Amino acid sequence: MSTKGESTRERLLDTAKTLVMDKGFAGTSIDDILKETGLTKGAFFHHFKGKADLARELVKKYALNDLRMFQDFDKDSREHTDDPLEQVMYFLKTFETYISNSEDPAPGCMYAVYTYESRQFDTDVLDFVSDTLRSWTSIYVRKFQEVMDRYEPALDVTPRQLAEMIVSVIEGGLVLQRAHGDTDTTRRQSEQFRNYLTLLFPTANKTAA
Amino acid sequence: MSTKGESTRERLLDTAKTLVMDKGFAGTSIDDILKETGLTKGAFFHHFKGKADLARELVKKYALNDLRMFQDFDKDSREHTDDPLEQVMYFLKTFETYISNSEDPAPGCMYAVYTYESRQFDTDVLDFVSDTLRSWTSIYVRKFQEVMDRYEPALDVTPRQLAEMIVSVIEGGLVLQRAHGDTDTTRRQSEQFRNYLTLLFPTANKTAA
DNA sequence: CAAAACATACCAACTGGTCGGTATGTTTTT
DNA sequence: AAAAACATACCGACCAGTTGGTATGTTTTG
Repeated sequence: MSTKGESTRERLLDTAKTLVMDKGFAGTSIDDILKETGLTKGAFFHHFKGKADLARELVKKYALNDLRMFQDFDKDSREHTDDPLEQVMYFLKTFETYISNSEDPAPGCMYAVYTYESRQFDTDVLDFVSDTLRSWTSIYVRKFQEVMDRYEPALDVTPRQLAEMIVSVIEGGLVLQRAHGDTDTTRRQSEQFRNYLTLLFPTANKTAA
Repeated sequence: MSTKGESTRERLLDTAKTLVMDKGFAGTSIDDILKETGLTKGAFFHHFKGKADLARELVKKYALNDLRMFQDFDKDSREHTDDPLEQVMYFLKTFETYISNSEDPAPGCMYAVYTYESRQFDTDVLDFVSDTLRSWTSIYVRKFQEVMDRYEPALDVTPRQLAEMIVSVIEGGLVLQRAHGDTDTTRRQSEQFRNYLTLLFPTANKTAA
């Protein structure tokens, strides 16, 4: 609500995000964040109960951002076409443009950071991460259900398997992209997944838009 | 060479590995490792120059293990069939059995830990991680080149793209598996990738073994 | 002025790392 | 073969700096 206070809170969270992405959560000290923002302990502990609270708020904000981005892409894809498969394709292409034009050379995923440092976080935070990833998957599941209601897959696959694979492929792409310091490994992975879909639903090519 | 000293060193590395996998590298203190092993500072600094040295030796050992496992699977697959595509399939199936029967419920990948804590490590260590991942990819590239020398892919893909996708899919599977605490997400991802290959090389079904 | 937003000073616990010491070999010399 | 010289493997006290966190201010804002 407040103008000044809210913006410093955001600054703290944003700085924390970039630092945590590069040094890990345990590897990022509160002092690191304060040095970077030019603020002091007073400011930090005014906005957060402690480091555990920061972890919670950090991943919450990240998830909210994530969801907003997803909904934007999803809305665009729905406006673009009525065909569910084409919507998925359009969605993925939009994502590919976004991720390869990312300001950050090694974007990475906050959820991955948390899961690979799992003993650093309270169970409720870890549950939140798991639930968020699961909800992402669920959205895709519904989408692929629509696709399979219309088109017969060339192989015996479930909507859940495909949904899980989107998330997994992107997650893996981000790891490799960071490891090699390049900018479009994730995009290429998404591209390959689209290839898989193309082969999986050959009948879709017959229908006209 | 020596029996006693070497085994303590291994114990330190093994304990470090499990701790780092759960708490991250920065989140794992030397004291943590010593508490777990029952050893003391003297033992640790006798075997390692410092924490940075531990990081180096840890990932080196991990990579060696990794390579050994890969070579075993690869040898098995070559003995099983002469067809390169069938070899890849056999290799993946072997990997799937291995990873889903893993003693560790949330195995994870050490390289991912390092890349998501990149600022904690010297550049030579990070380069080692990148190189190791790249060499894995290269092996698959050669394999897929063999496959494509024999079979025409249904879609325009390069061996490199497929090679990269194997690594990426597994890497992503491990992240999700850890996040949800289940035991066979990675296996399912590998399975999906095999589906992709099946669709990609339809002519392979014609040839008899 | 009162609450919110920040700064400063400080603390106890922990951090990676050093160092003198010791017990147990192994090698060399006599 | 016995003593001397050296190497390996490990212990545990200690250090300076950093950690997350607190207590008590001072400034800013509505």
